[in-house]
Amino acid sequence: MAKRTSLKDSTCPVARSMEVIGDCWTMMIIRDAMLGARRFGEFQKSLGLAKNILAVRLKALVEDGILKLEPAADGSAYQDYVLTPKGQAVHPIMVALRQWGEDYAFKPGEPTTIMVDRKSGKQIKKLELHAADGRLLGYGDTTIVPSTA
Amino acid sequence: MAKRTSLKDSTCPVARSMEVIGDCWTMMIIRDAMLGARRFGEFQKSLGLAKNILAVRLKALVEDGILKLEPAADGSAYQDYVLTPKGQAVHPIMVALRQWGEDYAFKPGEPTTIMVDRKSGKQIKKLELHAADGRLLGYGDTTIVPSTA
DNA sequence: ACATGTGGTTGCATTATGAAACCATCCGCC
DNA sequence: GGCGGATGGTTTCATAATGCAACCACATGT
Repeated sequence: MAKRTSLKDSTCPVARSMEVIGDCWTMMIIRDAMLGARRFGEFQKSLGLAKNILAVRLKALVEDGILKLEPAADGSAYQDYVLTPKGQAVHPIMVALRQWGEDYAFKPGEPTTIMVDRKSGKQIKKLELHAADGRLLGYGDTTIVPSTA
Repeated sequence: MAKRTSLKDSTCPVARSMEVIGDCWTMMIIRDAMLGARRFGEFQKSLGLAKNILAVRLKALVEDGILKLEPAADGSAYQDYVLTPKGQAVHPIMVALRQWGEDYAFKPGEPTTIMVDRKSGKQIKKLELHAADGRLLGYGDTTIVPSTA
């Protein structure tokens, strides 16, 4: 009985999210998909991970509705992995992870990459948390309650 | 040679973040810490995970500077695990994960929890991505470039 | 037709996870 | 200060996940 414990039935949305996308390779696959990767081989070359692991992850992502298979854009008989709306919705999480990493996981001057607005080419603003009425919220200004809906 | 591959030296901030906090239990620990948990036993009871796993995760979190140990607030000889600024900075990631989970991992009507503004008690606004000049950005409006700094 | 590229699956060694048992302090109480 | 339970772990051992390499089926290029 050393089965990995599942948080799929937790009532906490954070737990459920982590259950689905809280895996290093899974997130890296989504990241690459957002940057345009579509084919099995592209993911494998970019990530350098074992093919069996990639196969398992891709299958899970398709089952979870984050990626979907569609006929290859280049007209070949192969298939493309493309992000569904649910997969595209991971974007803010990716941004949050990226900004935290930029701030806390790199020494000053260390080479890295940044996210820019495609139109202006300028670095995007940091994510901010706002109340329903627009007030800026910081750490400690929020709390969790059971949903009453 | 089946050592779990490390992404610590990746130049991608997302990869580095995932390396540190991209673990289900790790994130759950941070979540509980944000909700006020401080003691080993509190985490264990709340999460229901094996004590050895918890011990390993807590040690890693302290080494990574996300939690720090300090004398217990209740005056006992035990120690409290409290979030450092680096740990508090995970808050936006937590919010992003939560909002994605709320939207995509729950059936309508299923019991869950929501994050509210402590002052008004109302649910917080969804995270939005903005350009440097304030324009609202959607998925596809951003791209990644090497940092030139 | 044949070699090569693509997209996997299978087998096996190594590593991480997890339940339960065990152990060292610490605390409250008498 | 001595005793029982709470606290905060460590150890042991079984099971599950990861990763490398080898293999395989089908598509494509020439």
